Amino acid sequence: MRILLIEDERELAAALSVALGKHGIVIDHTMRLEDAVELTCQNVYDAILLDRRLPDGEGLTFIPQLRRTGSDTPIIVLTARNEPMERVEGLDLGADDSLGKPFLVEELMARLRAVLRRPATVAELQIIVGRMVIDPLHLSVTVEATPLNLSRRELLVLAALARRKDKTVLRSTLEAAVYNYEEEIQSNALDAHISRLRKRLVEAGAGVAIHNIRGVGYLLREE
Amino acid sequence: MRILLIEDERELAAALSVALGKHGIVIDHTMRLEDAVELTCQNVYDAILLDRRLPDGEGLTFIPQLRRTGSDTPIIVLTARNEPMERVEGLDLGADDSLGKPFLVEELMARLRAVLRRPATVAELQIIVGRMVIDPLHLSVTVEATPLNLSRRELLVLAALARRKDKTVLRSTLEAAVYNYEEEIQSNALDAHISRLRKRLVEAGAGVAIHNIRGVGYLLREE
DNA sequence: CTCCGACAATTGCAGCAGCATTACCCGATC
DNA sequence: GATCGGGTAATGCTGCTGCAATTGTCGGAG
Repeated sequence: MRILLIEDERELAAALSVALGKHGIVIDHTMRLEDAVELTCQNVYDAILLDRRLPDGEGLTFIPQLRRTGSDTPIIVLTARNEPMERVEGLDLGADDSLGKPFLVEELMARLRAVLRRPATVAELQIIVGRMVIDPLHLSVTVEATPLNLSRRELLVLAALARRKDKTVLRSTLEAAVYNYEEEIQSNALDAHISRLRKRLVEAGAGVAIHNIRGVGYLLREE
Repeated sequence: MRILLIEDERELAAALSVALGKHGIVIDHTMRLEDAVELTCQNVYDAILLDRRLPDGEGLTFIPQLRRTGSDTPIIVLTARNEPMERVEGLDLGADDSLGKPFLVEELMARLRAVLRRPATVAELQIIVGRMVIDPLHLSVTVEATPLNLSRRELLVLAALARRKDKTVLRSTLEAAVYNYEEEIQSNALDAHISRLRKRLVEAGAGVAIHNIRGVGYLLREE
């Protein structure tokens, strides 16, 4: 197992090198982002440990850089102190996990194991369909970079359809995506949402159309 | 997006339900492990939030239980206080992430997003025959990636035949596949469906043919 | 080979289930 | 109290689907 450590504190790097070495992990260490990019081109790493504060810039900028090369190597971001929001930023940029310093080597190992056993991360940060970009995790939609104002339920319907673009989505699946058990519906509420959603998509020129499959469900296609 | 929350603190559960609800997440909540197992059998969740201390036992026991059913639904363990070793135990039992209480909803959301970014689970089982791909779960058929518009009954007939490709399917078997007990038919409705189905299959160039076995039933073959 | 009966294929038609749309109103939120 | 989201219900419409009449096909008996 080979890991890339991007970290400017020499002592921490040395300590990790020893500690992880005992677990049979080989560490390549660099202190500079610039070198990190090159190293990832030349080697295949099983995971990357990334510090945020680095001499030549903010560590997080490395994440999109790496992802753009098509790599899906797991990244664990190391953040200073126990700052939740720092961790949030890393995760939302495409990191797979985030850990505040100081940390137990035990926990780092456990997080490494967790991250390594999951199938390669294919970032579904956005769904692009027609002229729209849907971010289902942040519940936002833009058409040609201008935000589209949808209500929460409309957005849930849209996201559920867009995830299965060009494929049928069962009516029951849509209902489950929008409603939980407590909020059972007894009317055509879903139909109403579809209708309103269609209207807005047309107004916005979203470049998609929602088709109905009678007796089955719905389907979203580009037009 | 649908999530199962296994947690015995009512207040936390209620708060999360509201907070995540605003992010468009539907929460099913239970306080007992026993119920959790049943719920996961009946529903497909995008993720599971699991508390460790539960009235009917240690939450972590749920993880192997779930995994044994073949499910790979992401699990995030919520641990009491900020105890690194508690988090380690959860991760090593197969959880995907672990978060100490108390936590910011923001961080939980970010970790959810990170965990959900993984490729869509469950390889859908499909029937491939001729140039067609039939997805009986979603009631859809595609010919060379372009969706084929069949009515519900036509689709049921097709799926029943395709499942037993190259083998005769009794007329009575087909009827059972398309109609339930309440809806008995007294005419050649089935024949009519076969006829219309054949027409559509030819039009679409599906690469299959439905043959009749006189007095017995039908049979689907590639051509 | 021919004829005949039984079974199968096809198609128009009518009824109706399911869908689309709109207006309305309640409740939550600010 | 103004505004927005969203559930409900009424209305009109579409096209699926069961039915039946007609035509076509198979296979055995003579």
